[in-house]
Amino acid sequence: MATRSTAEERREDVLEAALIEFAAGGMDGTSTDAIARRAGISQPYLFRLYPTKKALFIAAVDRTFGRVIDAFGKATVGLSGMEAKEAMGEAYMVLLRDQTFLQLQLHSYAAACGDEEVRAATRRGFSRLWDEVLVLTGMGPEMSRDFMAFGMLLNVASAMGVDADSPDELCVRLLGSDPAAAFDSSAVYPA
Amino acid sequence: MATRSTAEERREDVLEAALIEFAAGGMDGTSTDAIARRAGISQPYLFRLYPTKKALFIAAVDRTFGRVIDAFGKATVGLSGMEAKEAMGEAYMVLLRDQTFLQLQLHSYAAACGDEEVRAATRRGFSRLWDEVLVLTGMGPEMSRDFMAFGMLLNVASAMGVDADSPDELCVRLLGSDPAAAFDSSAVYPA
DNA sequence: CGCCTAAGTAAGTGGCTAGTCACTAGCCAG
DNA sequence: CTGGCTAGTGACTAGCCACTTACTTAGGCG
Repeated sequence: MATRSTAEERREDVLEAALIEFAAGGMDGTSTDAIARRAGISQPYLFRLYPTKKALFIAAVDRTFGRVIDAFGKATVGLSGMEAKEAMGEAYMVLLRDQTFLQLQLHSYAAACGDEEVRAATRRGFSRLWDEVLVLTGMGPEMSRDFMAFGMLLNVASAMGVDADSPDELCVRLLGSDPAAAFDSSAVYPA
Repeated sequence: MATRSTAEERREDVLEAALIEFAAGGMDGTSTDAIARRAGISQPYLFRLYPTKKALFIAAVDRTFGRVIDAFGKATVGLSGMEAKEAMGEAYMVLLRDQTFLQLQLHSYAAACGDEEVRAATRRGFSRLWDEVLVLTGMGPEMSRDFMAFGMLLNVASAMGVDADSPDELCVRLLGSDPAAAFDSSAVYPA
């Protein structure tokens, strides 16, 4: 109560908190109370900033895809073709470490199964990501499909607790004996 | 009430109903009431057949991975190598048509993010599937990784409502202009 | 028939949760 | 300093939901 923020700043705080909570619990498994507490505001105020829980979830989904696209863009400045692809692979591995974005992406796909609005948002985000991969690398459709497919595998790897820094049996199976080089040995880098 | 079943039969009914409901709504987004109604029993009786909702969800997850593995096994009898791989790709496309198994798989990954027991079950199912792919095709680890990765892409395709029978823009992007031949043109079938 | 086991349910319960309402308090313009 | 606007909250509600308890009924067996 000491200091006040603008509604816009609070909205941003809430969105950031929502990213974390939704990434762990999904749309139905996360309470607005948990998000509000993490954001440091009361739960009723959350509903002044976002009209419904679903609207907040969709905003978080949009943000997540945006962040991934951003990471790809930043990783590939001045690069193209195979170099860009390599840089994007590395960027994806960095995201794997964080967990938030890949896991929320997964919850976005899952929630899309049963809700039309979420499905629309998810399709939009996925398409943006797909197009960005095409543009940044200049790959043909088959190779960019392989890249995206491997990305989806990393999403589920993240969900299953695979940690490239302390690889267990499942990690090795998924990423090979040298996880850091996973993008080299996979379809993303056909020899 | 007219006729009675054995508890074992009812448990099977409930599991079958749970597959459908959980596939659409996920673990937290599905009520035990909806499952009981679909199974044709009262909601309290569900809790005599399964101790908790989570236990039922995990049983459904196990069943889902089992069904996919089964489909692969049946599709590849008498085949090996590339032929087996082709047959498995086709089997996956058949599963894509049904929606239940791929979407429940996705919910399994998503729920694994926030729950240890679900994560353990998911890792178990995923590992079984992975091993089966290795054994049935005799592929090396890189190629079977590509196969699984493409499978994960099909999971999210299913969630986003992609229908290979009436392909829209997103479907073409994901599966190519000839969806039925998607496994041919992808990493699963490198030229 | 009568009894005992197992299938099945009606009617709760306590707790949580999305969303509302009425209110308070900080801040800036004039 | 004051009036008004906007940030922010406490207290509430209506409904849902996982799970329980106490009960009923079907049917196989002696």
